[in-house]
Amino acid sequence: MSQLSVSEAVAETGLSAHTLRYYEKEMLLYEVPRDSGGRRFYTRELIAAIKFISALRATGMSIHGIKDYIDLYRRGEHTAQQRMGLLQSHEEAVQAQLKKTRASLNMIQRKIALYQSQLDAVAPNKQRA
Amino acid sequence: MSQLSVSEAVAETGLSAHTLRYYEKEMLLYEVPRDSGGRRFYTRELIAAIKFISALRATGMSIHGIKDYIDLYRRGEHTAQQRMGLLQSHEEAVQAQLKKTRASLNMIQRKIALYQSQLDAVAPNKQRA
DNA sequence: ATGCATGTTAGAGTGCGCTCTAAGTCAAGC
DNA sequence: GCTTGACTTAGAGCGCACTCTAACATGCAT
Repeated sequence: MSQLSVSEAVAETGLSAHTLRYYEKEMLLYEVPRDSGGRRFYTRELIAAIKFISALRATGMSIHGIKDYIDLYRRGEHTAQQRMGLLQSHEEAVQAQLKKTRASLNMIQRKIALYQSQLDAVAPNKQRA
Repeated sequence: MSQLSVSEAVAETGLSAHTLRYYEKEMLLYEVPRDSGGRRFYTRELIAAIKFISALRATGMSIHGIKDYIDLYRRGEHTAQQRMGLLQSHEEAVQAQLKKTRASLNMIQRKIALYQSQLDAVAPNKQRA
């Protein structure tokens, strides 16, 4: 069970088979093994890589940015420091993005509150009727 | 000063002139007034609308979704309840998105910590040297 | 009156991240 | 042996949100 078929990997990662192939073509995934019939299967390590790539995507890192990270990975252990630096600067970007989103959300929430008081003035205490 | 030229509106909102025109074409902005020479200018109300639209965009609402909201606005006061509902369901979507982003960020932070301990094992106490 | 910055238009182009298509292969079950 | 379903490929297509182009107009400063 440490080797998943395409459909199992789809179920496990939440990505589509199309997207898995696309990531492979873009070199985010490499050395994906095949069975005797030429079909892909995904090892535990690959599934972990896919999940990490998904986390990078979900936080807004571009495919290109992820590729840079993966390329460092492929170049060996001596790139660990650079990889960490990459992740750290991404983390900063995500924190900034979160801050901006929270500020925008706040503005939206104030607007909702405005609607609530406005609707309340028109039809007050409706819940007590 | 309650009427801003294009370049002033650009400075005030952080959007490009291209994007302002694009939003107008997509009907997110309407009745943008013109001076005698046919040039646009932006009233206080328009600037506020642009900033609110930017907040919706920054939280991931699509242009189409914003258009739906604006269309309700144009139809008059009796749509206030619907508009509020729209904002509320958007708020929920944003909260869910934030949650997902935080979870992904957490995964990335754990990876960074892993790098840190790994690099520390190779060159421990470097800071004390 | 000349030059230059700032604006106007319609429409084309761009970059991103998938997403789909079409035609074919393979293995297992009936 | 035949069907079915899961897979394969190269490459095209798509939706989104801008972003830019080209040719032209206006208005202020020298």
